[in-house]
Amino acid sequence: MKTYLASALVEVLTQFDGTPPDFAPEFEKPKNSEHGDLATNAAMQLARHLRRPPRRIAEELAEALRARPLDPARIASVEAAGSGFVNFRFATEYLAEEMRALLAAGEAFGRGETGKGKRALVEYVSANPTGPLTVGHGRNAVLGDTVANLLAWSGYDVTREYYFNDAGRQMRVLGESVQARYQAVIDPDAPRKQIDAGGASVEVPASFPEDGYLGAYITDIAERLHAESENPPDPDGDAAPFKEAAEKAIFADIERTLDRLGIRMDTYFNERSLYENDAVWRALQALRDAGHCYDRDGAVWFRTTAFGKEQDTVLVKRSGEPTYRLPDIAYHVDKCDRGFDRIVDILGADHIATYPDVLHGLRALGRDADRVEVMVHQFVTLVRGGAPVKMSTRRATYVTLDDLMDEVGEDVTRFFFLMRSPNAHLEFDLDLAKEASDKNPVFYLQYAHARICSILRKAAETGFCDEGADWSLLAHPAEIALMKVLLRFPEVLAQAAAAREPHQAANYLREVAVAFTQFYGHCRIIGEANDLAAARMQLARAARIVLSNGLQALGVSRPERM
RNA sequence: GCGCCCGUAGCUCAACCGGACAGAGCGGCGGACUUCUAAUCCGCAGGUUGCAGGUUCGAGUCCUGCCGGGCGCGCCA
Repeated sequence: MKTYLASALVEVLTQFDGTPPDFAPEFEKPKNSEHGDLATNAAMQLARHLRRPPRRIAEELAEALRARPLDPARIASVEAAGSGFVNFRFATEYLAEEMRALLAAGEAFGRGETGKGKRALVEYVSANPTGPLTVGHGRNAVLGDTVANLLAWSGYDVTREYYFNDAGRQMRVLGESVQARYQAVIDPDAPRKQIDAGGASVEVPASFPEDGYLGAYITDIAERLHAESENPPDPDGDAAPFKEAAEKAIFADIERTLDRLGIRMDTYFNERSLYENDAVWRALQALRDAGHCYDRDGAVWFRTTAFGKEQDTVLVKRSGEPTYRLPDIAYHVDKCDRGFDRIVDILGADHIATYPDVLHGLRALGRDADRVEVMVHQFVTLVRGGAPVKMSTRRATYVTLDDLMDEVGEDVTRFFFLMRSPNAHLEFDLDLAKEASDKNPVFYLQYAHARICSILRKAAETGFCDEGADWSLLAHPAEIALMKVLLRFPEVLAQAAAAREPHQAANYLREVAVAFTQFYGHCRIIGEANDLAAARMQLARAARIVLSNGLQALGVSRPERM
């Protein structure tokens, strides 16, 4: 429709002296529906060139378009309005045609082609296996998974990747923590000590690392290792077997948690592999060769001041061990070299400062860093009874993602993480989330879907047939409004995918549910005259398709009964 | 001190590339159930978009400065 109007407008504009030859009119959907279905601000943009008031140009344009004339099956009216807008109103026949196309597309309605033939990699979650996923990981996971979904709806071939490191200091401490608990399981009388945990004093086994992991899951792992292992590890030996057992158990938990959210990763990328295939050292050498590195104080530095940073950055510590930045760069080189057209990283706000180094590293190594996009999301605050829930990783008093899902359910968890713009802090109201009522936006959406299913079931029981319905019978404001909302779906999905902002889709679906529920309230289906009932049922089917496809893209279930 | 994000209705948040009268939900107030799911609907109230300048036909949106909040600024990840 936009291209049709644009060509018509360009054609008309040839009569207007002073129009720039490359002028490309812009169209937008007016916020206020009284202003029509589509509007152009061409008159305002041309005011300078034509040296006439915008309002007058708009009137001349509208008149010229009406004289042309425009296809009456598509455009019902053209009017100048406001300070210089030209407003277009769609013909009902056009709506009907689009609605038939919607129903014909069915489950494919909303699929786009912008990513056709292209491959995208979305990296998310990427929590090291040191403990259960927290609420913070949850936002990352759901955001990443939904961005991946949206890219898939745009036609991309999408790979979902989880990057982790099981070789660092964190994991060593994890192994030692399990080992200490294990020793205490075997010998309950073993000596104990007090350590400080974020201000509170906690009693732990004497061998427990000062910065060890205090969560109860560590003790669980130790106990299970003791109870289930056929050849139990030497309690006083090397910590490695404990680390391995912990990693295995924790990873299994993480996968189970992700599975509850409907998240299945395609690939798990172990940082260690970048050492095994020498990629880390090759990256370092390449950076050296390109003149971006120097040695000082026994460490290897990355000249990040050359990119405008205040300080240079250490890539290899005096100990000979790389900082995480170097493998990060090598990892992104690997991602680039795997030939993806789009590479999206989902990061929490605490990692904002790190990614510029990675991008600079990529450029320094001759890779196209523009293909890499970093989506930073802000933190989550849980609110219960109007007050924030206090969490501390150190004291292990955080709420896990599983706890959250146990309390409010998987669908609510997913949807709440998606409702807000990623770069806004997310306040997760547990009381609202738990409420199974219309106040809860998830239930509101699902209820609309279930309601339509109920109507269709009822109609099917009586053998009612709504095929070949006459769309022109639909003239009620609620019917027209619903149709117009439904037809926006492909554009909304495309926009949400392009911006990597799932909340745009989530907010839109609420609009769909509202429009449907209003239609439902005003227009009966079953019991009306057959031809009207058939047309309305077609409209209800269309609404179900949009709700269903939209919820699917967001990863929320689509119940047929509630 | 420096960098990034945020500041919009009582609360939580929207607002596509700068567009028309800044919109939803919750909460508040007032109505509606012989009905295909009342987990619903209809109506009302509620705003100097943190403050001050600037850019222009037009600014919540862009620029500058300030105020307030979050997150970073490690040879931790």
